[in-house]
Formats: sequence, C-alpha cells, structure tokens
Amino acid sequence: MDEQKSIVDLCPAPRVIEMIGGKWKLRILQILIFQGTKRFGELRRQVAGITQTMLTKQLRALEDDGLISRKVYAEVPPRVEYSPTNSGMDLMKMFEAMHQWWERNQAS
Amino acid sequence: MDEQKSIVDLCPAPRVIEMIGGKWKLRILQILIFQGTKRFGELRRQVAGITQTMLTKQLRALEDDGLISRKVYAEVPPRVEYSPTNSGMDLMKMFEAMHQWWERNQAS
DNA sequence: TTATATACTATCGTTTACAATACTATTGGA
DNA sequence: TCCAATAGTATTGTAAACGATAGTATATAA
Repeated sequence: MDEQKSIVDLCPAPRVIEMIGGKWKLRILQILIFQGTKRFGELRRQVAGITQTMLTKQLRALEDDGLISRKVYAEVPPRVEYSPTNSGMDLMKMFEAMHQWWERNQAS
Repeated sequence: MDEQKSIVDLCPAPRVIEMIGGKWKLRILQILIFQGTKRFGELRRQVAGITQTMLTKQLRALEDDGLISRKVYAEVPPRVEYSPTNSGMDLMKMFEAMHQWWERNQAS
C-alpha cells in the first residue's frame, strides 16, 4: 500500500519552476515584489509587450499557486489590486541563491 | 553609448530558469548530479518516457550552457559519457534554496 | 554473410504556449 | 444621448515544444 517514493520524486524543483516559469511570470513577480501592490492596468503598462489576455492568465496562475493575491473593489470603473503574498515575497531568498550561483559560475 | 541597465535586466533568474526548464532537463541533471557519470543509453533507460531525439537535444542544451560535459570514446559500438560540470554540481545550493522555500511555504 | 550494439540524425505530426483582435459590463459626466 | 475608463472574456491564429518513427555508421561476433 505505502508506495516507497524515491528522493527524486520528493524534489520540489519541477513544481517550483512550473510556478515561476514561462515568458511572463518572473517579470510580474519582480514588479510586485519590488514595487508592491499594483492595479491591473499598471501591471499591463509595466510588463512591456504583454496582452490583456496573457496578463489575466498569468495573474490567475500566480494566484492559484499562492504567490500573489487579488483584491477586487466594488467600484465603477472597476479596480483590482494585486499584491505579493508572504509566500511570494519569500521567493526572494531563492532568487538570491540563483544570483549567487550565477556570480560564482557565469559572471565574467 | 553606455546603456543604463535597470536592476531588473541584470537579474539572472530568467536565464537560469531557461537553462534548467522544460520537461526533461531537471530529471537529467538530478541523475548526473546524484549518480555521477552516465552513458547515453543508461540515461535513456533512467529518464522514463524520453525519446532518443529529445534526450540528445536536451543533453546538447545542457552542454551548451556548461552544466554537463560530454566525452566521446573512439570505440565501436560508440561510447559517450555525460558528467556534471562543477557549475552543474554547484546548482545543488540553488536547489537546496528551492527546497527550503517549499518547506517554509508549501509543505503541509 | 548477417545480426548486434550504440549513439546518434532527419522527418513529420501533435500538443501546448503565446499572440491578435474583438467583444462585454457599468456608471458618471459632457 | 453617447462616450470614457477599467478589468476583464471569447475566439481564432501562429510559433515553439515535444513525440513517433525511421534511418545512419561501424567493428565485432555468430
């Protein structure tokens, strides 16, 4: 009954990379982490080249993975604000580890 | 002449994720990092579901990015061995940071 | 002579990611 | 009355990633 799992299957790296991978998620996270809460329209202006459709899709994915949160205000015209969660902010330590690897191994 | 680059453009995260992203690279790296040098055929057997075509392509990409090295022996039938480079091994610290983030934020 | 083993490459098909464009709802103001 | 502003959704098309299959070279062994 108890399946013996290999150490490989327990590694969270594939899931983590899925959560922050793709063409847009890192850029969105960077803005929210470094600049704090942003409205949808502000994000669309700052993420150069992204379409509304894509921005919505990426924001939903980040929200589903608990990296950002979404707050809707009952106003007209509508206002929706996106913020990094604690979990999202905590990714900074991991990005720092990436940065250090880069400095050790790739930097000229 | 000197373009002023924003801190955002200097972040190596997108490149790093490109280097280890996709469906197969992490699995290949895990095997080479934890088990050491492997022949092509051994890798093909261990990376469940991968085709020869894909394995070759992923190995080339990892080699081009300096994460693994390739050694060809002039034998028949051919023998080719793949090993992690120092740079590839050094990714462990980053994977550890991912693991710790996961433990802090996702683990039950 | 024929088969075997190994590490490939070439070609084509499918599936997924991403892009482009148009459309929707709401309400305060000109 | 009609438009602006905001944050979307729906639809369709394209590009990139991935998969399936077949073919290549060559020394050795049967």
